[in-house]
Amino acid sequence: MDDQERQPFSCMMRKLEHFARLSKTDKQAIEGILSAPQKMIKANRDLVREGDAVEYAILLLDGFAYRYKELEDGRRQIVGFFLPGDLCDFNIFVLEEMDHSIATITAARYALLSRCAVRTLILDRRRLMHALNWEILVNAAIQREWILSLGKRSALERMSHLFCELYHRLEAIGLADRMVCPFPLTQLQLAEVSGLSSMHVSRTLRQLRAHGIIDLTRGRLSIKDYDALCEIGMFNPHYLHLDQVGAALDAVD
Amino acid sequence: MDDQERQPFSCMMRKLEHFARLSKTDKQAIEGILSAPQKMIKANRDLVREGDAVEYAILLLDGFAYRYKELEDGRRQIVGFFLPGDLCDFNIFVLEEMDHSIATITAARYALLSRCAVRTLILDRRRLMHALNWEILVNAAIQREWILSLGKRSALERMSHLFCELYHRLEAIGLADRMVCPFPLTQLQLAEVSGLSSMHVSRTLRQLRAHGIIDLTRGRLSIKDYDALCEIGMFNPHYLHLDQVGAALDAVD
DNA sequence: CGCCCATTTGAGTTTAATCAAAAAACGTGG
DNA sequence: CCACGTTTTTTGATTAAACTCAAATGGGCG
Repeated sequence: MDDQERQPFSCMMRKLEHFARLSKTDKQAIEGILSAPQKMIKANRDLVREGDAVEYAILLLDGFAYRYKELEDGRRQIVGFFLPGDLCDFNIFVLEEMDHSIATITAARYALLSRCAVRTLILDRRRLMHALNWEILVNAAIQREWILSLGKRSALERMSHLFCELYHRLEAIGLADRMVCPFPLTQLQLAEVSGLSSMHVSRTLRQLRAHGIIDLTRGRLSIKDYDALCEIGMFNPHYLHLDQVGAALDAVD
Repeated sequence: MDDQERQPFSCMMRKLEHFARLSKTDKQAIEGILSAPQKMIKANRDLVREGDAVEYAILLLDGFAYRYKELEDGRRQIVGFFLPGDLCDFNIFVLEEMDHSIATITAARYALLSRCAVRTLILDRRRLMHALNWEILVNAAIQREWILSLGKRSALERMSHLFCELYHRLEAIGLADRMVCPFPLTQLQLAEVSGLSSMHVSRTLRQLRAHGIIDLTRGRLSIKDYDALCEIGMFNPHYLHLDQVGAALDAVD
Protein backbone atom coordinates (compact mmCIF):
# COMPACT_ATOMS: atom_id res chain seq x y z
CA MET A 1 0.00 0.00 0.00
CA ASP A 2 3.00 2.30 -0.04
CA ASP A 3 5.33 1.19 -2.80
CA GLN A 4 2.94 1.10 -5.66
CA GLU A 5 1.55 4.52 -4.92
CA ARG A 6 4.40 5.93 -6.92
CA GLN A 7 3.80 3.71 -9.92
CA PRO A 8 0.06 3.58 -9.92
CA PHE A 9 -0.37 1.26 -12.86
CA SER A 10 2.46 -1.07 -12.24
CA CYS A 11 0.17 -3.64 -10.63
CA MET A 12 -2.14 -3.86 -13.59
CA MET A 13 0.71 -4.00 -16.05
CA ARG A 14 2.60 -6.59 -14.08
CA LYS A 15 -0.46 -8.74 -13.99
CA LEU A 16 -1.32 -8.35 -17.65
CA GLU A 17 2.22 -9.12 -18.64
CA HIS A 18 1.69 -12.58 -17.25
CA PHE A 19 -0.86 -12.98 -20.00
CA ALA A 20 0.62 -11.11 -22.96
CA ARG A 21 3.81 -9.21 -23.54
CA LEU A 22 2.76 -5.60 -23.87
CA SER A 23 4.25 -3.10 -26.25
CA LYS A 24 5.13 0.46 -25.42
CA THR A 25 1.93 1.60 -27.06
CA ASP A 26 -0.08 -0.86 -25.00
CA LYS A 27 1.45 0.51 -21.86
CA GLN A 28 0.80 4.03 -22.94
CA ALA A 29 -2.81 3.10 -23.55
CA ILE A 30 -3.05 1.86 -19.99
CA GLU A 31 -1.33 4.93 -18.67
CA GLY A 32 -3.78 6.96 -20.65
CA ILE A 33 -6.42 5.84 -18.21
CA LEU A 34 -4.70 8.12 -15.76
CA SER A 35 -6.75 10.88 -17.26
CA ALA A 36 -9.83 9.27 -15.78
CA PRO A 37 -10.90 10.73 -12.46
CA GLN A 38 -9.15 9.01 -9.55
CA LYS A 39 -10.87 8.57 -6.24
CA MET A 40 -10.00 7.60 -2.71
CA ILE A 41 -12.14 5.58 -0.36
CA LYS A 42 -11.72 4.48 3.25
CA ALA A 43 -11.54 0.94 4.53
CA ASN A 44 -14.76 -0.98 5.08
CA ARG A 45 -16.92 1.04 2.74
CA ASP A 46 -19.17 -0.14 -0.04
CA LEU A 47 -17.76 0.82 -3.40
CA VAL A 48 -20.73 -0.46 -5.34
CA ARG A 49 -23.96 -1.83 -4.00
CA GLU A 50 -26.23 -4.52 -5.42
CA GLY A 51 -28.84 -2.88 -7.59
CA ASP A 52 -26.66 0.08 -8.54
CA ALA A 53 -26.65 1.08 -12.17
CA VAL A 54 -23.52 -0.09 -13.98
CA GLU A 55 -22.03 2.99 -15.56
CA TYR A 56 -18.33 2.70 -14.97
CA ALA A 57 -15.81 -0.05 -14.70
CA ILE A 58 -13.71 0.18 -11.58
CA LEU A 59 -9.97 -0.14 -11.80
CA LEU A 60 -8.52 -0.70 -8.36
CA LEU A 61 -5.22 1.15 -8.16
CA ASP A 62 -4.32 0.15 -4.68
CA GLY A 63 -5.86 -1.39 -1.63
CA PHE A 64 -7.86 -4.57 -1.18
CA ALA A 65 -11.55 -5.02 -1.89
CA TYR A 66 -14.02 -7.85 -2.25
CA ARG A 67 -17.29 -8.73 -3.92
CA TYR A 68 -20.01 -10.08 -1.72
CA LYS A 69 -23.56 -11.29 -1.81
CA GLU A 70 -26.08 -11.28 0.98
CA LEU A 71 -29.08 -13.41 1.81
CA GLU A 72 -32.28 -11.77 2.96
CA ASP A 73 -31.58 -12.62 6.56
CA GLY A 74 -28.20 -10.93 6.53
CA ARG A 75 -25.89 -13.90 6.11
CA ARG A 76 -23.18 -12.74 3.78
CA GLN A 77 -20.60 -14.42 1.63
CA ILE A 78 -17.53 -13.00 -0.03
CA VAL A 79 -17.55 -14.27 -3.60
CA GLY A 80 -14.33 -12.80 -4.89
CA PHE A 81 -11.32 -10.63 -4.20
CA PHE A 82 -10.21 -7.55 -5.91
CA LEU A 83 -6.49 -6.76 -5.68
CA PRO A 84 -4.49 -3.76 -6.89
CA GLY A 85 -4.53 -3.70 -10.67
CA ASP A 86 -7.81 -5.59 -10.95
CA LEU A 87 -10.38 -4.29 -13.35
CA CYS A 88 -13.80 -5.10 -12.00
CA ASP A 89 -15.58 -7.20 -14.61
CA PHE A 90 -16.42 -4.88 -17.42
CA ASN A 91 -19.99 -5.94 -17.67
CA ILE A 92 -20.60 -2.30 -18.35
CA PHE A 93 -21.32 -3.27 -21.91
CA VAL A 94 -24.07 -5.68 -21.20
CA LEU A 95 -25.57 -5.62 -17.77
CA GLU A 96 -27.44 -2.66 -16.42
CA GLU A 97 -27.53 -3.46 -12.77
CA MET A 98 -25.07 -4.91 -10.29
CA ASP A 99 -26.17 -8.26 -8.91
CA HIS A 100 -23.67 -8.08 -6.06
CA SER A 101 -21.83 -5.51 -4.01
CA ILE A 102 -18.19 -4.50 -3.73
CA ALA A 103 -16.61 -3.26 -0.52
CA THR A 104 -13.15 -2.19 0.51
CA ILE A 105 -11.02 -4.02 3.03
CA THR A 106 -8.33 -1.36 3.30
CA ALA A 107 -8.36 2.26 2.28
CA ALA A 108 -8.20 2.24 -1.49
CA ARG A 109 -7.55 4.32 -4.55
CA TYR A 110 -9.40 3.60 -7.75
CA ALA A 111 -10.31 4.97 -11.15
CA LEU A 112 -13.71 4.94 -12.79
CA LEU A 113 -13.49 4.01 -16.45
CA SER A 114 -16.28 5.04 -18.73
CA ARG A 115 -17.62 2.64 -21.32
CA CYS A 116 -15.86 4.73 -23.86
CA ALA A 117 -12.49 4.46 -22.12
CA VAL A 118 -12.75 0.70 -21.84
CA ARG A 119 -13.88 0.39 -25.42
CA THR A 120 -10.92 2.39 -26.64
CA LEU A 121 -8.60 0.30 -24.53
CA ILE A 122 -9.74 -3.02 -25.89
CA LEU A 123 -10.73 -2.19 -29.44
CA ASP A 124 -7.59 -0.34 -30.38
CA ARG A 125 -5.21 -2.62 -28.64
CA ARG A 126 -5.73 -6.19 -29.65
CA ARG A 127 -3.11 -7.46 -27.30
CA LEU A 128 -4.75 -5.72 -24.38
CA MET A 129 -8.07 -7.27 -25.23
CA HIS A 130 -6.34 -10.60 -25.32
CA ALA A 131 -4.80 -10.01 -21.92
CA LEU A 132 -8.08 -8.86 -20.43
CA ASN A 133 -9.91 -11.85 -21.85
CA TRP A 134 -7.32 -14.01 -20.26
CA GLU A 135 -7.97 -12.36 -16.97
CA ILE A 136 -11.69 -13.02 -17.24
CA LEU A 137 -10.99 -16.70 -17.77
CA VAL A 138 -8.62 -16.84 -14.85
CA ASN A 139 -11.26 -15.24 -12.68
CA ALA A 140 -13.72 -17.91 -13.76
CA ALA A 141 -11.14 -20.56 -12.89
CA ILE A 142 -10.68 -19.02 -9.46
CA GLN A 143 -14.41 -19.13 -8.91
CA ARG A 144 -14.50 -22.80 -9.83
CA GLU A 145 -11.72 -23.47 -7.39
CA TRP A 146 -13.68 -21.68 -4.65
CA ILE A 147 -16.70 -23.82 -5.41
CA LEU A 148 -14.49 -26.89 -5.09
CA SER A 149 -13.11 -25.58 -1.80
CA LEU A 150 -16.50 -24.83 -0.33
CA GLY A 151 -17.97 -28.08 -1.54
CA LYS A 152 -15.21 -30.50 -0.74
CA ARG A 153 -12.34 -29.11 1.27
CA SER A 154 -12.32 -29.16 5.07
CA ALA A 155 -11.81 -25.99 7.08
CA LEU A 156 -8.06 -26.49 7.31
CA GLU A 157 -7.69 -27.39 3.66
CA ARG A 158 -9.87 -24.52 2.58
CA MET A 159 -7.95 -21.88 4.44
CA SER A 160 -4.63 -23.29 3.34
CA HIS A 161 -5.77 -23.18 -0.24
CA LEU A 162 -6.94 -19.60 0.11
CA PHE A 163 -3.59 -18.49 1.51
CA CYS A 164 -1.82 -20.10 -1.40
CA GLU A 165 -4.11 -18.50 -3.94
CA LEU A 166 -3.78 -15.03 -2.52
CA TYR A 167 -0.05 -15.32 -2.09
CA HIS A 168 0.34 -16.23 -5.75
CA ARG A 169 -1.95 -13.48 -6.94
CA LEU A 170 -0.14 -10.93 -4.84
CA GLU A 171 3.20 -12.13 -6.05
CA ALA A 172 2.02 -11.70 -9.61
CA ILE A 173 1.50 -8.00 -9.02
CA GLY A 174 4.70 -7.50 -7.11
CA LEU A 175 3.16 -7.28 -3.68
CA ALA A 176 4.56 -10.50 -2.29
CA ASP A 177 8.10 -11.61 -1.89
CA ARG A 178 9.97 -14.29 0.00
CA MET A 179 6.81 -15.90 1.29
CA VAL A 180 5.55 -12.72 2.86
CA CYS A 181 2.63 -10.65 1.67
CA PRO A 182 0.13 -8.12 2.95
CA PHE A 183 -2.97 -9.77 4.30
CA PRO A 184 -5.36 -7.21 5.70
CA LEU A 185 -8.43 -9.44 6.10
CA THR A 186 -9.97 -9.71 9.53
CA GLN A 187 -10.94 -13.15 10.73
CA LEU A 188 -14.55 -12.19 10.25
CA GLN A 189 -13.81 -11.53 6.60
CA LEU A 190 -11.87 -14.78 6.38
CA ALA A 191 -14.99 -16.43 7.73
CA GLU A 192 -17.12 -14.75 5.09
CA VAL A 193 -14.87 -16.08 2.34
CA SER A 194 -14.44 -19.56 3.61
CA GLY A 195 -17.98 -20.28 4.68
CA LEU A 196 -16.89 -20.88 8.28
CA SER A 197 -17.74 -19.10 11.50
CA SER A 198 -15.17 -16.59 12.69
CA MET A 199 -14.54 -18.68 15.80
CA HIS A 200 -13.73 -21.66 13.69
CA VAL A 201 -11.44 -19.55 11.55
CA SER A 202 -9.58 -18.61 14.71
CA ARG A 203 -9.23 -22.24 15.73
CA THR A 204 -8.10 -23.23 12.25
CA LEU A 205 -5.48 -20.49 12.16
CA ARG A 206 -4.23 -21.67 15.50
CA GLN A 207 -3.66 -25.12 14.01
CA LEU A 208 -1.73 -23.74 11.06
CA ARG A 209 0.34 -21.61 13.39
CA ALA A 210 0.92 -24.42 15.83
CA HIS A 211 2.37 -26.55 13.06
CA GLY A 212 4.66 -23.70 12.08
CA ILE A 213 3.12 -23.40 8.64
CA ILE A 214 2.09 -19.78 8.61
CA ASP A 215 2.35 -16.65 10.66
CA LEU A 216 -0.46 -14.16 10.31
CA THR A 217 -0.17 -11.01 12.32
CA ARG A 218 -0.85 -7.34 11.90
CA GLY A 219 -2.05 -7.64 8.36
CA ARG A 220 0.94 -9.63 7.14
CA LEU A 221 0.95 -13.23 6.08
CA SER A 222 4.21 -15.06 6.31
CA ILE A 223 4.29 -18.57 4.91
CA LYS A 224 6.80 -20.55 6.94
CA ASP A 225 6.31 -23.87 5.21
CA TYR A 226 5.04 -23.37 1.70
CA ASP A 227 5.20 -27.03 0.74
CA ALA A 228 3.15 -28.08 3.72
CA LEU A 229 0.61 -25.35 3.02
CA CYS A 230 0.24 -26.48 -0.59
CA GLU A 231 -0.06 -30.06 0.44
CA ILE A 232 -2.72 -29.42 3.04
CA GLY A 233 -4.70 -27.18 0.70
CA MET A 234 -4.12 -29.47 -2.28
CA PHE A 235 -3.06 -26.35 -4.10
CA ASN A 236 -1.80 -26.41 -7.66
CA PRO A 237 -1.10 -22.98 -9.07
CA HIS A 238 -1.76 -24.04 -12.62
CA TYR A 239 -5.32 -22.74 -12.70
CA LEU A 240 -4.08 -19.20 -12.12
CA HIS A 241 -2.16 -19.35 -15.39
CA LEU A 242 0.44 -16.94 -14.07
CA ASP A 243 3.36 -18.88 -15.42
CA GLN A 244 3.17 -17.82 -19.03
CA VAL A 245 4.79 -14.41 -18.82
CA GLY A 246 3.15 -13.77 -22.16
CA ALA A 247 6.13 -15.26 -23.84
CA ALA A 248 4.21 -16.58 -26.80
CA LEU A 249 3.47 -13.12 -28.07
CA ASP A 250 5.99 -10.54 -29.01
CA ALA A 251 5.42 -6.92 -28.26
CA VAL A 252 5.91 -5.16 -31.55
CA ASP A 253 3.04 -2.90 -32.50
CA MET B 1 -34.31 -34.90 -25.08
CA ASP B 2 -36.79 -35.72 -27.84
CA ASP B 3 -38.39 -32.51 -29.04
CA GLN B 4 -35.35 -30.47 -29.74
CA GLU B 5 -33.74 -33.19 -31.79
CA ARG B 6 -35.69 -31.92 -34.73
CA GLN B 7 -34.65 -28.30 -34.30
CA PRO B 8 -31.11 -28.74 -33.22
CA PHE B 9 -30.27 -25.10 -32.71
CA SER B 10 -33.48 -23.92 -31.22
CA CYS B 11 -32.13 -24.14 -27.69
CA MET B 12 -29.17 -21.95 -28.38
CA MET B 13 -31.24 -19.42 -30.26
CA ARG B 14 -33.94 -19.32 -27.65
CA LYS B 15 -31.37 -18.69 -25.02
CA LEU B 16 -29.50 -16.03 -26.94
CA GLU B 17 -32.71 -14.26 -27.76
CA HIS B 18 -33.09 -13.58 -24.08
CA PHE B 19 -29.99 -11.48 -24.44
CA ALA B 20 -30.32 -9.85 -27.85
CA ARG B 21 -32.90 -9.96 -30.58
CA LEU B 22 -31.27 -11.82 -33.42
CA SER B 23 -31.67 -11.02 -37.08
CA LYS B 24 -32.18 -13.55 -39.83
CA THR B 25 -28.52 -13.32 -40.71
CA ASP B 26 -27.55 -13.93 -37.10
CA LYS B 27 -29.67 -17.04 -37.07
CA GLN B 28 -28.22 -18.21 -40.33
CA ALA B 29 -24.77 -17.70 -38.89
CA ILE B 30 -25.70 -19.97 -36.02
CA GLU B 31 -27.22 -22.52 -38.34
CA GLY B 32 -24.05 -22.35 -40.34
CA ILE B 33 -22.37 -24.11 -37.49
CA LEU B 34 -24.30 -27.16 -38.57
CA SER B 35 -21.57 -27.73 -41.06
CA ALA B 36 -19.27 -28.49 -38.16
CA PRO B 37 -18.93 -32.19 -37.40
CA GLN B 38 -21.63 -33.37 -35.02
CA LYS B 39 -20.99 -36.09 -32.53
CA MET B 40 -22.92 -38.33 -30.21
CA ILE B 41 -21.83 -39.48 -26.80
CA LYS B 42 -23.34 -41.77 -24.20
CA ALA B 43 -24.40 -40.86 -20.69
CA ASN B 44 -21.75 -40.73 -17.98
CA ARG B 45 -18.78 -40.24 -20.24
CA ASP B 46 -16.07 -37.65 -20.03
CA LEU B 47 -16.35 -35.20 -22.91
CA VAL B 48 -13.18 -33.36 -22.00
CA ARG B 49 -10.67 -34.17 -19.34
CA GLU B 50 -8.55 -31.88 -17.22
CA GLY B 51 -5.23 -31.39 -18.93
CA ASP B 52 -6.60 -31.91 -22.44
CA ALA B 53 -5.48 -29.48 -25.08
CA VAL B 54 -8.13 -26.90 -25.88
CA GLU B 55 -8.68 -27.06 -29.60
CA TYR B 56 -12.39 -26.84 -30.06
CA ALA B 57 -15.26 -25.15 -28.34
CA ILE B 58 -18.07 -27.52 -27.53
CA LEU B 59 -21.62 -26.62 -28.39
CA LEU B 60 -24.02 -28.94 -26.61
CA LEU B 61 -26.93 -29.63 -28.92
CA ASP B 62 -28.90 -31.79 -26.60
CA GLY B 63 -28.50 -33.66 -23.38
CA PHE B 64 -27.16 -32.60 -20.02
CA ALA B 65 -23.55 -32.31 -19.00
CA TYR B 66 -21.51 -30.84 -16.21
CA ARG B 67 -18.09 -29.47 -15.42
CA TYR B 68 -16.28 -30.94 -12.48
CA LYS B 69 -13.07 -30.73 -10.58
CA GLU B 70 -11.43 -33.38 -8.49
CA LEU B 71 -9.12 -33.34 -5.52
CA GLU B 72 -6.14 -35.67 -5.45
CA ASP B 73 -7.91 -38.05 -3.12
CA GLY B 74 -10.87 -38.45 -5.43
CA ARG B 75 -13.39 -36.11 -3.82
CA ARG B 76 -15.16 -34.47 -6.71
CA GLN B 77 -17.28 -31.39 -7.07
CA ILE B 78 -19.53 -30.35 -9.92
CA VAL B 79 -18.75 -26.73 -10.63
CA GLY B 80 -21.26 -25.97 -13.36
CA PHE B 81 -23.97 -27.32 -15.61
CA PHE B 82 -24.09 -27.43 -19.29
CA LEU B 83 -27.59 -27.50 -20.84
CA PRO B 84 -28.71 -27.85 -24.46
CA GLY B 85 -27.64 -24.77 -26.37
CA ASP B 86 -24.73 -23.99 -24.08
CA LEU B 87 -21.44 -23.13 -25.65
CA CYS B 88 -18.66 -24.28 -23.43
CA ASP B 89 -16.58 -21.24 -22.53
CA PHE B 90 -14.65 -20.35 -25.62
CA ASN B 91 -11.37 -20.11 -23.88
CA ILE B 92 -10.09 -21.65 -27.06
CA PHE B 93 -8.57 -18.30 -27.81
CA VAL B 94 -6.49 -17.94 -24.75
CA LEU B 95 -5.98 -21.04 -22.68
CA GLU B 96 -4.12 -24.04 -23.94
CA GLU B 97 -5.15 -26.61 -21.44
CA MET B 98 -8.38 -27.49 -19.66
CA ASP B 99 -8.22 -26.94 -15.92
CA HIS B 100 -11.33 -29.00 -15.31
CA SER B 101 -13.25 -31.84 -16.91
CA ILE B 102 -16.63 -32.07 -18.56
CA ALA B 103 -18.83 -35.16 -18.40
CA THR B 104 -22.24 -36.08 -19.72
CA ILE B 105 -25.22 -36.83 -17.54
CA THR B 106 -27.46 -38.12 -20.30
CA ALA B 107 -26.61 -39.26 -23.77
CA ALA B 108 -25.75 -36.11 -25.67
CA ARG B 109 -25.24 -34.65 -29.10
CA TYR B 110 -22.71 -31.91 -29.60
CA ALA B 111 -20.73 -30.01 -32.18
CA LEU B 112 -17.06 -29.16 -32.06
CA LEU B 113 -16.40 -25.62 -33.20
CA SER B 114 -12.98 -24.73 -34.43
CA ARG B 115 -11.35 -21.48 -33.39
CA CYS B 116 -12.02 -20.30 -36.86
CA ALA B 117 -15.74 -21.07 -36.67
CA VAL B 118 -16.12 -19.26 -33.38
CA ARG B 119 -14.11 -16.33 -34.63
CA THR B 120 -16.31 -15.99 -37.66
CA LEU B 121 -19.39 -16.22 -35.53
CA ILE B 122 -18.43 -13.44 -33.19
CA LEU B 123 -16.39 -11.15 -35.38
CA ASP B 124 -18.85 -10.91 -38.21
CA ARG B 125 -21.95 -10.76 -36.13
CA ARG B 126 -21.68 -8.03 -33.55
CA ARG B 127 -25.01 -8.88 -32.02
CA LEU B 128 -24.00 -12.47 -31.55
CA MET B 129 -20.85 -11.40 -29.81
CA HIS B 130 -22.96 -9.25 -27.57
CA ALA B 131 -25.27 -12.11 -26.76
CA LEU B 132 -22.39 -14.47 -26.09
CA ASN B 133 -20.71 -11.92 -23.85
CA TRP B 134 -23.92 -11.65 -21.97
CA GLU B 135 -23.95 -15.37 -21.49
CA ILE B 136 -20.44 -15.33 -20.08
CA LEU B 137 -21.51 -12.77 -17.51
CA VAL B 138 -24.58 -14.75 -16.58
CA ASN B 139 -22.41 -17.80 -16.09
CA ALA B 140 -20.18 -15.81 -13.76
CA ALA B 141 -23.27 -14.68 -11.85
CA ILE B 142 -24.41 -18.28 -11.53
CA GLN B 143 -21.03 -19.22 -10.14
CA ARG B 144 -21.23 -16.45 -7.56
CA GLU B 145 -24.63 -17.69 -6.53
CA TRP B 146 -23.24 -21.20 -6.12
CA ILE B 147 -20.48 -19.85 -3.93
CA LEU B 148 -23.11 -18.11 -1.83
CA SER B 149 -25.12 -21.32 -1.64
CA LEU B 150 -22.18 -23.45 -0.61
CA GLY B 151 -20.96 -20.88 1.87
CA LYS B 152 -24.14 -19.79 3.50
CA ARG B 153 -27.21 -21.81 2.57
CA SER B 154 -28.26 -24.90 4.52
CA ALA B 155 -28.80 -28.23 2.80
CA LEU B 156 -32.52 -27.59 2.33
CA GLU B 157 -32.01 -24.03 1.12
CA ARG B 158 -29.23 -25.04 -1.20
CA MET B 159 -31.17 -27.74 -2.94
CA SER B 160 -34.24 -25.57 -3.23
CA HIS B 161 -32.18 -22.86 -4.82
CA LEU B 162 -30.64 -25.28 -7.26
CA PHE B 163 -34.02 -26.56 -8.38
CA CYS B 164 -35.18 -23.00 -8.99
CA GLU B 165 -32.07 -22.14 -10.96
CA LEU B 166 -32.26 -25.15 -13.19
CA TYR B 167 -35.96 -24.80 -13.74
CA HIS B 168 -35.48 -21.24 -14.95
CA ARG B 169 -32.57 -22.10 -17.17
CA LEU B 170 -34.49 -24.97 -18.71
CA GLU B 171 -37.51 -22.80 -19.23
CA ALA B 172 -35.36 -20.28 -21.05
CA ILE B 173 -34.49 -22.89 -23.65
CA GLY B 174 -37.98 -24.24 -23.96
CA LEU B 175 -37.40 -27.44 -22.03
CA ALA B 176 -39.57 -26.59 -19.05
CA ASP B 177 -43.22 -25.80 -18.87
CA ARG B 178 -45.91 -25.62 -16.21
CA MET B 179 -43.47 -26.26 -13.41
CA VAL B 180 -42.25 -29.49 -14.91
CA CYS B 181 -38.84 -30.07 -16.42
CA PRO B 182 -36.43 -32.88 -17.19
CA PHE B 183 -34.07 -33.54 -14.33
CA PRO B 184 -31.80 -36.46 -15.11
CA LEU B 185 -29.32 -36.01 -12.23
CA THR B 186 -28.80 -38.92 -9.90
CA GLN B 187 -28.70 -38.18 -6.20
CA LEU B 188 -25.00 -38.83 -6.26
CA GLN B 189 -24.64 -36.06 -8.82
CA LEU B 190 -26.90 -33.82 -6.78
CA ALA B 191 -24.55 -34.48 -3.90
CA GLU B 192 -21.56 -33.54 -6.03
CA VAL B 193 -23.17 -30.23 -6.93
CA SER B 194 -24.42 -29.30 -3.53
CA GLY B 195 -21.46 -30.30 -1.46
CA LEU B 196 -23.55 -32.77 0.54
CA SER B 197 -23.34 -36.53 0.89
CA SER B 198 -25.72 -38.51 -1.26
CA MET B 199 -27.45 -39.81 1.86
CA HIS B 200 -28.10 -36.32 3.04
CA VAL B 201 -29.42 -35.40 -0.38
CA SER B 202 -31.87 -38.24 -0.07
CA ARG B 203 -33.03 -37.04 3.34
CA THR B 204 -33.32 -33.46 2.10
CA LEU B 205 -35.37 -34.52 -0.89
CA ARG B 206 -37.64 -36.42 1.44
CA GLN B 207 -38.29 -33.23 3.35
CA LEU B 208 -39.14 -31.29 0.21
CA ARG B 209 -41.41 -34.07 -0.94
CA ALA B 210 -43.04 -34.45 2.44
CA HIS B 211 -43.98 -30.79 2.43
CA GLY B 212 -45.51 -31.20 -1.01
CA ILE B 213 -43.05 -28.77 -2.57
CA ILE B 214 -41.52 -30.87 -5.30
CA ASP B 215 -41.85 -34.23 -6.90
CA LEU B 216 -38.71 -35.73 -8.37
CA THR B 217 -39.07 -39.08 -10.05
CA ARG B 218 -37.75 -40.85 -13.08
CA GLY B 219 -35.72 -37.91 -14.30
CA ARG B 220 -38.53 -35.38 -14.09
CA LEU B 221 -38.79 -32.54 -11.64
CA SER B 222 -42.23 -31.25 -10.89
CA ILE B 223 -42.45 -28.16 -8.73
CA LYS B 224 -45.66 -28.37 -6.75
CA ASP B 225 -45.24 -25.20 -4.76
CA TYR B 226 -43.01 -22.76 -6.58
CA ASP B 227 -43.46 -19.94 -4.09
CA ALA B 228 -42.46 -22.12 -1.18
CA LEU B 229 -39.45 -23.41 -3.10
CA CYS B 230 -38.29 -19.88 -3.88
CA GLU B 231 -38.80 -18.80 -0.34
CA ILE B 232 -36.87 -21.68 1.15
CA GLY B 233 -34.03 -21.26 -1.33
CA MET B 234 -34.13 -17.46 -1.11
CA PHE B 235 -34.17 -17.54 -4.87
CA ASN B 236 -34.43 -14.39 -6.93
CA PRO B 237 -34.21 -15.02 -10.66
CA HIS B 238 -32.79 -11.62 -11.39
CA TYR B 239 -29.18 -12.77 -11.53
CA LEU B 240 -29.98 -15.01 -14.48
CA HIS B 241 -30.93 -11.94 -16.51
CA LEU B 242 -33.39 -13.96 -18.52
CA ASP B 243 -36.11 -11.34 -18.40
CA GLN B 244 -34.80 -9.01 -21.06
CA VAL B 245 -35.88 -10.86 -24.20
CA GLY B 246 -33.32 -8.67 -25.94
CA ALA B 247 -35.96 -6.04 -26.44
CA ALA B 248 -33.55 -3.15 -26.28
CA LEU B 249 -31.95 -4.11 -29.55
CA ASP B 250 -33.70 -4.37 -32.85
CA ALA B 251 -32.78 -7.05 -35.27
CA VAL B 252 -32.08 -5.28 -38.52
CA ASP B 253 -28.75 -6.16 -40.05
C1' DC C 1 -34.98 -63.35 -13.80
C1' DG C 2 -31.19 -61.63 -11.82
C1' DC C 3 -27.73 -58.24 -11.45
C1' DC C 4 -26.30 -53.73 -10.76
C1' DC C 5 -26.95 -49.25 -9.60
C1' DA C 6 -29.60 -45.87 -7.14
C1' DT C 7 -32.16 -44.77 -3.23
C1' DT C 8 -33.63 -45.06 1.42
C1' DT C 9 -33.15 -45.66 6.31
C1' DG C 10 -30.97 -46.04 10.83
C1' DA C 11 -27.33 -45.52 14.26
C1' DG C 12 -23.39 -43.45 15.75
C1' DT C 13 -19.72 -39.99 14.83
C1' DT C 14 -17.54 -35.82 13.36
C1' DT C 15 -17.11 -31.31 12.01
C1' DA C 16 -18.19 -26.99 12.54
C1' DA C 17 -21.84 -23.79 14.50
C1' DT C 18 -23.59 -21.38 18.35
C1' DC C 19 -23.54 -19.19 22.72
C1' DA C 20 -21.01 -16.86 26.07
C1' DA C 21 -17.30 -14.49 27.83
C1' DA C 22 -12.50 -13.15 28.42
C1' DA C 23 -8.32 -11.32 26.50
C1' DA C 24 -5.80 -8.79 23.21
C1' DA C 25 -5.12 -5.28 19.78
C1' DC C 26 -6.32 -1.00 17.79
C1' DG C 27 -7.48 3.77 17.27
C1' DT C 28 -8.57 8.11 19.13
C1' DG C 29 -8.76 11.98 21.82
C1' DG C 30 -7.12 14.03 25.93
C1' DC D 1 1.97 8.78 25.79
C1' DC D 2 -1.75 6.97 28.18
C1' DA D 3 -6.67 5.89 29.15
C1' DC D 4 -10.71 4.60 26.94
C1' DG D 5 -13.95 2.45 24.09
C1' DT D 6 -14.31 -0.44 20.20
C1' DT D 7 -13.24 -4.11 17.37
C1' DT D 8 -10.93 -8.34 16.80
C1' DT D 9 -9.29 -12.52 18.45
C1' DT D 10 -9.25 -16.31 21.50
C1' DT D 11 -11.12 -19.88 24.39
C1' DG D 12 -14.44 -23.12 26.42
C1' DA D 13 -18.79 -25.60 26.65
C1' DT D 14 -22.67 -27.12 24.30
C1' DT D 15 -25.47 -28.06 20.28
C1' DA D 16 -26.74 -29.02 15.67
C1' DA D 17 -26.00 -30.17 10.95
C1' DA D 18 -24.29 -33.16 8.08
C1' DC D 19 -21.10 -37.23 7.53
C1' DT D 20 -19.90 -42.04 7.77
C1' DC D 21 -20.80 -46.75 7.96
C1' DA D 22 -23.86 -50.35 7.25
C1' DA D 23 -27.59 -52.60 5.50
C1' DA D 24 -32.02 -52.99 3.30
C1' DT D 25 -35.02 -51.78 -0.42
C1' DG D 26 -36.28 -50.60 -4.99
C1' DG D 27 -35.86 -49.97 -10.21
C1' DG D 28 -34.16 -50.57 -14.65
C1' DC D 29 -32.09 -53.19 -18.03
C1' DG D 30 -29.85 -56.89 -20.35
